[in-house]
Amino acid sequence: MPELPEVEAVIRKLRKAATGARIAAFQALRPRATHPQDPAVVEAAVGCTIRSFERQGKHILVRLDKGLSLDVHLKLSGNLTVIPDARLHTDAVRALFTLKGGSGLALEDRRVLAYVHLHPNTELDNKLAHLGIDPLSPAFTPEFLASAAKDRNKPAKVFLMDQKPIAGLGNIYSAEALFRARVHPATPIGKLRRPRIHSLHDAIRVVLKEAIPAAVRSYKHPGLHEGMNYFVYDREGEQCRICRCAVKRIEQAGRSTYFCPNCQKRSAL
DNA sequence: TCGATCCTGTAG
DNA sequence: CTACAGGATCGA
Repeated sequence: MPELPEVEAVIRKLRKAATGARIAAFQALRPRATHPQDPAVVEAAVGCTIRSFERQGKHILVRLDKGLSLDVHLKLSGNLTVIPDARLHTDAVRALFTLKGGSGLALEDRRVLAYVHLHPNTELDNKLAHLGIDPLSPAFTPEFLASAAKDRNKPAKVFLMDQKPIAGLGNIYSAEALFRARVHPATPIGKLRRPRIHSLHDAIRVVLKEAIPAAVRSYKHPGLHEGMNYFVYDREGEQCRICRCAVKRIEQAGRSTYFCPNCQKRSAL
């Protein structure tokens, strides 16, 4: 579920449901959920009030008072939601903040890869210092992309998934953005010429912006996800929606990459 | 830069 | 049963 658009959808929902709430209790139902922090560290959030929710890349920052913040990362399968009664949580809830009034802020993840940490704000800044800029922020310009890409030999797909230059793209939207820009995923990012850099910049923004409302919808109606209509992701062997050529899958940095060999040619720089 | 690792679920 | 999964880190 969680790349930038899904994390954004989660946060928008949390803002309405939990801003201003007071944390009354904390339980690490699975201690792994706070690892490597001791659950007792996170428990220090008890007594704090939730001021706001922010997103930095794929991280959810829950701003508390007293100079503290929670850092929640959903990883592959996590979710963070407000539940009406903290006593009635599902068995996939790994960490739970009971809020004043009895509702709960629940970190859910069957795989137990997602985590929640508590940090003083200054410490959190250091922890997240390596994250690149947000692709939806005004700072993400074609010029920024050009300079970040300059002289780099990384395959375009691997570059987009690296959180250091740009924070928020994952396996799905990296592939979708490259398709939209007609860039072959193995192209060394530094070899792209200006017009192509512009296309890619635009493609990244369009793909992410389109995905946010879709993520919000699939949230409101769980169960009937109309099916994300990806162009290439997870469509190996199926017809490209543009040219009907078979979508291919290759492996890059240990992850699957999907692309259309006809629409995304290595020679297109 | 690669492979293993953290876990569990699901598809083939 | 094995392979693989929307992420990220770590040591070899």
